[in-house]
Amino acid sequence: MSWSLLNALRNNPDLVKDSLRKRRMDTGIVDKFIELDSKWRSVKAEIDELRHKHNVISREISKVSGAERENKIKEAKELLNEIQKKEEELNTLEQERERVLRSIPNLVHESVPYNCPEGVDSIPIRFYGTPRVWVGYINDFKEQTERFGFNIPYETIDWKPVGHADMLEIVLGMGDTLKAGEVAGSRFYYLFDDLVMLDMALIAYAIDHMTKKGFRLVLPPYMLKYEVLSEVLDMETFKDMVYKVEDEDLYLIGTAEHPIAAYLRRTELLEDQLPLLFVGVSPSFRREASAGNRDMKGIFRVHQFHKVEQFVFSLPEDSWKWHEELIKNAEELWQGLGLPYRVVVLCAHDMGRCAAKQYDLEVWMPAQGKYREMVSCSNCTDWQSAKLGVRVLRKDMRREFVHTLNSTAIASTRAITAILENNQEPDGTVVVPKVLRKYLEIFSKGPVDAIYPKKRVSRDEKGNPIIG
RNA sequence: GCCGGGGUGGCCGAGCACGGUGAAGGCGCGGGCCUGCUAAGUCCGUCCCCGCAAGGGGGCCCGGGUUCAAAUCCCGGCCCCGGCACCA
Repeated sequence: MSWSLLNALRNNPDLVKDSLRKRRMDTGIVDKFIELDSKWRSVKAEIDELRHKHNVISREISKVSGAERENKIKEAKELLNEIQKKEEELNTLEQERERVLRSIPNLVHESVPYNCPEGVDSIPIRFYGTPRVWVGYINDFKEQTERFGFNIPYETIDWKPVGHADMLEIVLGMGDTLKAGEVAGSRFYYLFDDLVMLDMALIAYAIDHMTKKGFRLVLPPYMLKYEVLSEVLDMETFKDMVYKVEDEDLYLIGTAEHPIAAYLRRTELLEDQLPLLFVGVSPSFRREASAGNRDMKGIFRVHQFHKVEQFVFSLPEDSWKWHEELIKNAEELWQGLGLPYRVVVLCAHDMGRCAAKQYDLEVWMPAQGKYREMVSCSNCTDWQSAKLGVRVLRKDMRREFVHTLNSTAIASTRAITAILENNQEPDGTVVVPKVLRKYLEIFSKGPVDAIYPKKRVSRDEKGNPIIG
């Protein structure tokens, strides 16, 4: 059974090198692997040969007796010694080969842009909604639309919206990142009152939408063993993302994607059992180790949040269709929230290592003057499934690795930041998206039409906000 | 918790007391032949790895051990079934 990457490494190494170049990564690893692989194969052949000799002698022993038997036994023992030595060599090689193989990212799909110009990490492919653009950000807005050949209608506003961090902390008074920083560290938060209900309503909304589409709802383990987690993500992401539980072989999940992928670990499926559609709900824990000082204010980039995640195991020939389907599902959800967004296709150099192709959905953030990532949608092809051992037995008895895909549906804290900025009125009132009202009705003290400010917002002559 | 039985290839299932030539056989599935078509029949294939191939190696819940040789014997673990006991 062949894993497309291993196949390419052996039969078409230039394809892998191309792929690495597109990702702006060193291609030396390919030659390194080929060398290790052929070394490993030749040592394995030697060992197999020795073992064969040993097996032959071993069988003969049972048929002879006396001195001849003693001689054969002696001979077998000598072979055994030789085999043991070789096996040590093989083990070392095998581990190194495996380590190198695992560090090679997925092959980049042909439709993925590469050689993107300086500062461009993704290419917009479509826009939705009418963004509110503060006069001071009009040039920035055009830089993110017209530059890519899109002429997007927008609404100009002369008042600058309050950033989501100040909104939750000061204007609404429903968040406290300072106290959280004191007791847990930076990138943590206390959320209060209406915003907690909003968080839950967002999750319920996403669950409702996805289950209606036939995705099976799953609440997965929030921790995984090292071996399992290392099969679903690459080592770089592991180091940057994952928290370890002390004294246990357990790691906190960064997304429901990981335990859902692992659900079918070492499983063989029949062709007609696919596709398998899951929608997972779980907290996500992320160290954000390489994020530096980016997005330190507020709750845009945090160590913990709630997320509803789409996950698909598909037949290899259907995965590109499902990739489009997943981003479409996410778009429906964000359209429902009434937030203006764009879908971008990531340039090869900016994609995750598991992904062959990746879309992001980015919502316009009026206070930042930027489109910011809310959803990430990847086709991992057979990269995860080969490591996990999730296979399909075809009608003609061939075995193949399935394809896996994942996409955010809604991540709670990011959605809240988007709502706080986009649904903000000049006085600091936040209008609740209509589609969420149904999911807020279950709370007797929940917000109905809007969340009202504790401190009113006014503006200076340039339109900059003055709080209080 | 105690006693007994058990975990074998997609499924069923033999082998295990007495370690030794290919893990038997069946079902299902795929393919060839046959046939007017279907069925039946028949042959081949149907865990993983190396090899263009011939062929070879490894695999019998997991991890150790004994042995020239382990599905089979020994030690440790996990899980399942039955009986008994106990009980929110």
